[in-house]
Amino acid sequence: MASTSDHSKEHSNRSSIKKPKYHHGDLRRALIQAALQLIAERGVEALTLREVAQQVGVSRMAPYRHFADKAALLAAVAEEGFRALKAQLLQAAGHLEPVERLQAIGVAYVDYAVTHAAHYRVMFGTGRADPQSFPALFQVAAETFDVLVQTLVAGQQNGTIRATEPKQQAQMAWSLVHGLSMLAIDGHLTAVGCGSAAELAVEATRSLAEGLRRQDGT
Amino acid sequence: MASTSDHSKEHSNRSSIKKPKYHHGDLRRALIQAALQLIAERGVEALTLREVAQQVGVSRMAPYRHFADKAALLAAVAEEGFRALKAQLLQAAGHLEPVERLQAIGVAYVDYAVTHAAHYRVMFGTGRADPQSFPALFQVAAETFDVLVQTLVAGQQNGTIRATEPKQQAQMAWSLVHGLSMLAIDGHLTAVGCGSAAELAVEATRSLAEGLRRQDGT
DNA sequence: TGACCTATGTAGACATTGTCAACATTTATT
DNA sequence: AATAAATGTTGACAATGTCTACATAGGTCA
Repeated sequence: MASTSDHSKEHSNRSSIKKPKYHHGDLRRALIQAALQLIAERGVEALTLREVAQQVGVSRMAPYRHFADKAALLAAVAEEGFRALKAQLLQAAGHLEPVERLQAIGVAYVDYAVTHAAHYRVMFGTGRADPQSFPALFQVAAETFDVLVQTLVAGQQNGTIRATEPKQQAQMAWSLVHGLSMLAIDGHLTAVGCGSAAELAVEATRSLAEGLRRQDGT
Repeated sequence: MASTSDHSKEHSNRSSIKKPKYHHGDLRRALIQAALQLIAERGVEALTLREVAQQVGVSRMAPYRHFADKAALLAAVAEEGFRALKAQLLQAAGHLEPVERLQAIGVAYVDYAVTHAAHYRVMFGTGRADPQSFPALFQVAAETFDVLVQTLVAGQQNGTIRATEPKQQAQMAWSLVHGLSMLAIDGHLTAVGCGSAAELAVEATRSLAEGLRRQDGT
């Protein structure tokens, strides 16, 4: 079967038909994608390194050439998630004014979390590990957080948002949407049966924005 | 070696020196306690059913007489955590007026979470499981949530809290403190270096209470 | 071109772990 | 006292993460 693979290396990752070469080409990316799919299907708990490898079509030890261990792969998956989340937040922000942008970001955040529930769980499931272990992960998480901070700073410069420490405001806002997302994912909100997570997100971010909005006094 | 254990059964659980009896007495409780300790020491990920059994001094299959599987034990641990949390919230509530009580509850909540970080993680780590599997867990979680709701209802009757749907208000409040707790536990807040979780909790609950407080308009 | 080095992928082996079955012992019930 | 129901034990097994040693591909340089 090696006779048909002579002219296959003209481009390594542009051909749509994958040939079983000894060297995969971009195994790292493929592993992350496969892990992501399996996690979405059956949750993180059920994720198996061996199955990820099999899904990609490599032997069970191949992933270890790209990730130190299972935790490292999960960290990479989480990293990927933060990148996507950050992108979605930036897109939602659009050209809105700070206060409206804040609300839009909040709703988009919760939307991302509940839409990619399993993935979102991974993003915050690796958290107990020391930040030193996965600097890239905490880096992109910080960047995502920064989207919030920047919006608040803009609002303060704009004069539409209360002039207290913006980082602290951002931490509160983040706490609100993160908590809302987690509770929604875990089914702790539906149990009370009051409204969908999306509706609550709209309401919560409205309330938050109102609280942060500059009023006559300060 | 069985010759020395004749008169050992005078009382089963009141003696301070444990004798290796065939029947443990209250194995279920002991298993939960041991699991709790091990989790606090090395995290949930590192928890092993076999080690829990060994810690209690019982064979590896003994726990299965009291818990269907590992997940069931974890659910029991989580349940225990919710009970303790609920108790702490009720104690913090004291005889304060609704608005102050709300703040006190919020701060106590975050305090519990960061103090019992590993345990708190377990409480919300079993969440992806369907509520049907562990009804007692969701029951006590709901009771904990109810402490919040009741406070808000009291505030509405009192006229000190805005008269919107109290459950929704409670969901927002819960989201805030839960998100704050989780981010603090995961080290996502210290990374930004702005203040301790406790300080932020004080600030956040103050802001929340202010937002919910009844104002001239509504 | 061919020798060699490094990156990458593979197969074997092993300790750990959750859990099923079958057996033992203790306690409760008749 | 006899028997059933709880409760605890040991043996076995498949799945999993990961170590070690080996194989192969691609690039470098003489």
